[in-house]
Amino acid sequence: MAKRSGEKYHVLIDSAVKTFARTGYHRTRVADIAREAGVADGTVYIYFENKEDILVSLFQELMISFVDNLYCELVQCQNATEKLAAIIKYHLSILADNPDRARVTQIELRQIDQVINEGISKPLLKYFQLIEEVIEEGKMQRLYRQNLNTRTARKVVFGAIDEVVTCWVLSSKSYDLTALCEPVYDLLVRGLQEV
Amino acid sequence: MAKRSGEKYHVLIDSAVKTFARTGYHRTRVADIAREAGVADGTVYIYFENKEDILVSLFQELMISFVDNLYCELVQCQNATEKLAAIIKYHLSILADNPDRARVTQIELRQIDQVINEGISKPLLKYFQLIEEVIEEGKMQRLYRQNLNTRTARKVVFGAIDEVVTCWVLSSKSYDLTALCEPVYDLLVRGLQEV
DNA sequence: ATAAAGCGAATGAACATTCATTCATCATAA
DNA sequence: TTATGATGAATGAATGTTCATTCGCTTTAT
Repeated sequence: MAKRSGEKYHVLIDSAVKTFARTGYHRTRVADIAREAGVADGTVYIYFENKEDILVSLFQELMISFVDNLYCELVQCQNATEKLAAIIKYHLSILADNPDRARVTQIELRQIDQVINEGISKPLLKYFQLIEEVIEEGKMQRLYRQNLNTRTARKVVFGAIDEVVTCWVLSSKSYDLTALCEPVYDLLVRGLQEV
Repeated sequence: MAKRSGEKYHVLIDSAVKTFARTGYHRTRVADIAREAGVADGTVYIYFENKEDILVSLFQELMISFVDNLYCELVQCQNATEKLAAIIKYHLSILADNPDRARVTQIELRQIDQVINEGISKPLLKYFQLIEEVIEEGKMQRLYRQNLNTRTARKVVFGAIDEVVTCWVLSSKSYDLTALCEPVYDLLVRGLQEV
């Protein structure tokens, strides 16, 4: 039974992020992660069920802390519009600061398999929920249109941010991602249209 | 040397789309595609370099026809705003009508490997360019804001549409995707904001 | 002394790819 | 017309490699 805790567990998670980012999920051997962590191949199986479980666990760790920290940022905001700006800023900043993490979430985690998909969807759903709550709040505060479909709006908001990050990762991170906070925010709130 | 043409080539492409959609790229064996196409395993290698080449070729075939046909739709539009609506409608309709194709483009093709990535990016770039041209046109026609960053706007537009499709695929296509044309269009053009 | 943690060589299953061979088609020559 | 030969598409069994995973043993901690 996988241990899922302890010092080595976290070392292994970090090594996996680094290795998956460098080599890609399917190309990294479990032995590579073990070497990166400075442990034997078999040790990996004390902490994880199997290779797939490493990817899923890693995402859960990252995503849970992501949502928790984002939540802390949001409670400090006054209204929905401030909150939306905070979401964009937080999302872009975290990944701009952690290129390996960005590569893994944008590219490697999309190697979806039913199992991976199920392991991923729960923590991701929390994030989606958070965005939807902010949109609902905006409607209540009469900042956003009443006829907005919250679910669809969330998809547009998340999709936009996600695509911006993916482009940045694929461009070999050659520019400052956080510079896009304002243009993206503007586009989402005000749209393309001329005032 | 891979042939890349002939009747069997197209049969194989179709079989690959179907098989990748059903089993996922990494889980399908080349033998599965061969069986689906009703040919021997070795025959696949007359038409394709290797397994990866099947995925890349398939995407190129799909994407080239996608862009060509979309282009035909666009020339019939009067202005940029009509064109944007046409892009969304075309993008969503094509995938709504071809669930296997949708699964492959949204999920399986994201199994990015350097090689796959390079094979994919060229035809995709054409689509991006098309979107950017429409945005530029909208700025010229004073329909869209002058201070819009075209590149960023394109990412937001594409990201929004793409996310909407991915959600639909992951939901097992349980609702009518094309019903989202208008809400998505509205969000992109007018944004979230109350008028 | 006992249990837990760690080791890493060995295992074996999975699967992409190869290649010797077959077969149908068609051009050429007798 | 008929035999001969050339071509290359198609076959599918065999190959070889790649790794994830296991397990018997060793070390460390309590």
